[in-house]
Amino acid sequence: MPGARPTSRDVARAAGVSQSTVSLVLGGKWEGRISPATAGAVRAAADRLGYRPNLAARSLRLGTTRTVLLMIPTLSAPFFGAVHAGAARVAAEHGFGIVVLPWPDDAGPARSPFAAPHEAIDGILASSLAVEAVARFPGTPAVMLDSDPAGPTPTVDFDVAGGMAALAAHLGALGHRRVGHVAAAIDQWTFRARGEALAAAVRALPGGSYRRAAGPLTVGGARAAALGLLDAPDPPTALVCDDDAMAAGAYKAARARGLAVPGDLSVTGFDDDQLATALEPELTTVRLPAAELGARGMAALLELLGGGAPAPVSLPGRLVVRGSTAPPPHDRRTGGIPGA
Amino acid sequence: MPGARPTSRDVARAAGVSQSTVSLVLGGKWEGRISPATAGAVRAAADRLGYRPNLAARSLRLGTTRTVLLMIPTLSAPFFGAVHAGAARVAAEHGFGIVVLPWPDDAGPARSPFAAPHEAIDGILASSLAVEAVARFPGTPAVMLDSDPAGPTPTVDFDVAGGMAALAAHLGALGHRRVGHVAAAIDQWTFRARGEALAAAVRALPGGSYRRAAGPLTVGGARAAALGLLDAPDPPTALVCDDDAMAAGAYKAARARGLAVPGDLSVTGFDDDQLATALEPELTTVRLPAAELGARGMAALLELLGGGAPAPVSLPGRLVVRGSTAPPPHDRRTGGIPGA
DNA sequence: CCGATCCAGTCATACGTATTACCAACGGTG
DNA sequence: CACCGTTGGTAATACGTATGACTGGATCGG
Repeated sequence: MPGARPTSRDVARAAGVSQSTVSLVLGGKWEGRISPATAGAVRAAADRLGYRPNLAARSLRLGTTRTVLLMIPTLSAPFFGAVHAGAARVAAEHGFGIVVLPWPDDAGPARSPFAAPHEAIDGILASSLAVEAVARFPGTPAVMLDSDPAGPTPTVDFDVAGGMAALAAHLGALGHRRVGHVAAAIDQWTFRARGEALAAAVRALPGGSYRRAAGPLTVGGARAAALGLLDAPDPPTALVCDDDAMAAGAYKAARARGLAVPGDLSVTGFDDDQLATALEPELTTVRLPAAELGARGMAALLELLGGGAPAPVSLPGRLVVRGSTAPPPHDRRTGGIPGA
Repeated sequence: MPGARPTSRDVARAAGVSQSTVSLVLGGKWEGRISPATAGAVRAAADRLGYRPNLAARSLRLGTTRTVLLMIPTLSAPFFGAVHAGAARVAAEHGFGIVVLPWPDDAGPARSPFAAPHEAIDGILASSLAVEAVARFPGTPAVMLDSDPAGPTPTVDFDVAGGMAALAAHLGALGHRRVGHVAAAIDQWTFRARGEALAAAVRALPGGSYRRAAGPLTVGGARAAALGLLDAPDPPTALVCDDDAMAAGAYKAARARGLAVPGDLSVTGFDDDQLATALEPELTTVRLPAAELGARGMAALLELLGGGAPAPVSLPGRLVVRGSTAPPPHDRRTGGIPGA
């Protein structure tokens, strides 16, 4: 049966050695036990037959899968593609593989007791939006991404507070004082932290006033929240949004009220994803180092699996100034423009 | 060691039966061989101990993983989240699990010979952009999504030709005759088919003229391609884009030339992703049933794994008319409207 | 020239499961 | 009572790998 996948025993037969020798050579632990000549012969035979070790057998023997689960809230944002790439790079360097599990997902987790690739796992790397999902894997080492560093699980975070402070400073320098926050109505650390940091930074501006409206993390949700802020008396001259998609909603609200961005209203986003440059005007936002989040998170998880206690990490974002922010318009309510 | 994971033998001991009995009961093949009372006791013990079968052992024994690989080009588009959800639903119904492998990915595939969860697999479901990647898994049953139905591999496709024809008909009804195609410079069936169908449909319009400019599948690439079309003599009055992101680029090109969308220029997209409603004006596009693509693809793959020969499937898209299309402006060059 | 070392490997085994072949007890039949 | 079919289970085994225990022969020190 030439079609059947070759086993280590087939390689052994082809090389004229025993199966154990094959395993030793291919496992790299042969120095001093197997002669270089034999090792070469084994490798040649393995190559010739196209041998690939049976992962199930290895896992069974070793009791470990060298596989890590990456839980991401959805396959939606390019953001998570970068997180995956960073994590995969580090994982591969250490001989680990990654299984991606979108969560929450429309289909929910496959609860089939039969095939559940996401259960054959040594550790978990979970994005903040999958916090509660980690509870489904009790006893499995986990590292949380962009989550509360005060929690029981090790974390690798973005410095969202720093990012919000940078946005506030940028707006303050342009002259804005009344800042509205278009917030995601999601009760999770990363969003709470954004709100608290922004509020503090805005209030620290001379004469600064902070107001907040929350909605679902969608374009439509943000539009409604932004309208709430714009329609209030004494409306803000700048809207800081928790996310680039929400900024798109803010754009829509501005247009609905006949306000030009950035002439009448400045808008900022967060993340710097594809939308940021697809919009008109292009969005001033904070770029989060997604790939590094994945890489550092995986490094922390590997340390944890090795018995260590990874220190919390906080990755700074970078303010990216584009066309959606400008000085505030002259204040019409107080007749601010001289001579108007 | 209470912390160790219980095995079927532990369950057997707890229930006072043999390991084989546990396996028979939990495998559901006990009718007529094991008394209902014993079966109940086994199930109770398994529950009490929190027994979960060891997947590696099962795979080793059965020679099958009941796991399918889903290859998608990137974790970026919400589109693929829907594909995954659809596929996962069908897979779970049949006791299969899904492993997601982003491909191509910045990190490339994890070539580590040690952990490669994407190698412990029974079949592959591959998006069109991962065509060549499937070649890396010779001998593994595969179904291609949105790919050339004439190829050697079974396919489940979108009726992209129908979608393009619908767009052309819509534009034709509005009065457009000169249509530009902002095409993705990717040599793959789905894009070739889009181009061919659009060209044919436009040319079938009375006086219809089709022109094409290709660029990378990005906002910037589309902007450049669109400018090429707009700057030519006798420019198109409508731009049909291969993708919603490319439509965003067309918007930018229009703005750069001082053209209003849709007053001076109609623009259409393809896919109907998040961008379509984030843009201003909202995009007329073709909605592709992504979840159904995943579901039907998985069904086809399961049929293939079962020894069948799945018939090709073609899923129709749906024209979604929003604010980016309108009748063409009066033709200044020829003064074309009757009576003008 | 003989015992100790070392080299280059091989043998045997265990990981946890699914399944085939087997078996004991029992009730019914002729 | 000898025979047989059925009921309700058990024993044994194989999947492919990694690894600790072991071994035949060569080398070396004394």
